[in-house]
Amino acid sequence: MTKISKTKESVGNRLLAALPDKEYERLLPHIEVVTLELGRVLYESGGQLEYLYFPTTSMVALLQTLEDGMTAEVGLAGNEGVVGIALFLGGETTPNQAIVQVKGKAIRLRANLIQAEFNRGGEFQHLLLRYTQALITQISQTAICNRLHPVEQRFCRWLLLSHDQIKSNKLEMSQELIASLLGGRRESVTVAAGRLQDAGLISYNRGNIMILDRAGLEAAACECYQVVKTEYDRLLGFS
Amino acid sequence: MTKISKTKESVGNRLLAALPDKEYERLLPHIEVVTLELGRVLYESGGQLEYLYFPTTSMVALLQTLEDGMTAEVGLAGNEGVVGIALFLGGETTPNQAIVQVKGKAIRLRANLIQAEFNRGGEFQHLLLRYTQALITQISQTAICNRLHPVEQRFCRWLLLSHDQIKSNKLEMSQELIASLLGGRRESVTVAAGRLQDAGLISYNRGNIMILDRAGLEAAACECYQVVKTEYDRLLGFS
DNA sequence: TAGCGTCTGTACGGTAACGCACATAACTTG
DNA sequence: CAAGTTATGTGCGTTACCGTACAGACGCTA
Repeated sequence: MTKISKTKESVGNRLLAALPDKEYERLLPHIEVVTLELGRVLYESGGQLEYLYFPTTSMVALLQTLEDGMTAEVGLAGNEGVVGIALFLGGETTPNQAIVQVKGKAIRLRANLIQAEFNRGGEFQHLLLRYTQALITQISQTAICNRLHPVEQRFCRWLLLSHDQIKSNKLEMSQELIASLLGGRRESVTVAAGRLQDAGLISYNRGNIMILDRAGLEAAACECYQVVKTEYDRLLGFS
Repeated sequence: MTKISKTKESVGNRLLAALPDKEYERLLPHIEVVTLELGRVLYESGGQLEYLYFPTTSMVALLQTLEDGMTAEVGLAGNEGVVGIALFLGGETTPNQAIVQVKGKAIRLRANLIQAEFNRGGEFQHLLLRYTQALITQISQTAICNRLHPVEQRFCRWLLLSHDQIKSNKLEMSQELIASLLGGRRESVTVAAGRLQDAGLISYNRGNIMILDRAGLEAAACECYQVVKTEYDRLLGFS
């Protein structure tokens, strides 16, 4: 028991960590720890979902794509999230895609196991459904934010959300990539990043972002960050 | 039996209509038909949800609001949807609001009843979860659309989605209101509406929109409409 | 029918972001 | 070290949309 409890605390994904011991024990034998390389596609638009992923040190972006190839991130999942909710919502697939943006570890569980456990209707189900609601809030806020807020504020919001999902001040991410997540041009990100660097909030060097002043970033971000964070905390009980 | 089946076919909400007879019978005694007046708030940001609403001839917008009062619609629900998903997702409340945009009828069911029926894990649960996934697609597509598509195309997309939810060519809706749903200025809508009218796609007169050429609207809209419609059809089995 | 409120049309300067082009800088590989 | 690739910086004309202002048009009510 102690062993299991210890393992549980060290899994690194806060959703799994919030499970009651009994349910966690049931999953434990089936848990698989995988390393997710940068750029790996966890699922494609219209493709079959084989696993549910609980990122621990990795971070995954949920991307919406247009016919002309333009993309925008609608949600992101790290150690406070889970990837592949269509598995238990029953749609089998979705028209978006999930791509690894920060390499690292994740715990994964097979689709059929997830469905069986979900249908038991216990805390596992409740947790995943509350997460789904939190994600809906994130996507909704992204929708209005994309419409009404300038790049620089959206960039700050994104930095903060990412920072929450990978507990690290260092982020490896080119401006080109960030632009595709924010749904804008690389040059716009360059300018925004330059201003944030001048203000001493971040430092930037060939794909290495360092968060220097988190409080400053929060002040520079739009309200959208707090809305999403508050809802995650409320629904998932993160302190 | 025949009576029930007949009632079922005439309920007017396609989600309820898709329920197996047995589950529908269980709900039938608790069904309440209400008239939703224009502007009525079904739930407020942070407020308690007492009912789950299945619109039949009415249409409800899911609105995201910013501190400065700016708003944007992230999703809409009519006869192909349901309002109040936080009830069964377990969050009890949500940070957005639901406002009646087209007056009409809706069927509603009490919160505790919904939760009990949902926890039985039958087709009712599956249907609501698949609807949730369809809604997520709608919100996600709204997010990227808000970012990358011009007002006129977004306006067309919105007209088409609304048209699907209320089977009527007539829409009562001021340009001011539409602007607040699209997250833009009233004047931008005026110009866009003028162009669509000149093109013969719609006619417009003091809050009365008439859809004249649906095929033309689909051609003028961005791809986002089709993405959402296809996913609704796939997940909810609408032909 | 006069008056008032609501809805719509139009115009104009300002701004954020786009598309494009090109220059520089830093790692990477031969 | 040279050459090539990737990442970043910067400028410039164009566009979509904003904020504001104002005028006309319609409909309701007194």
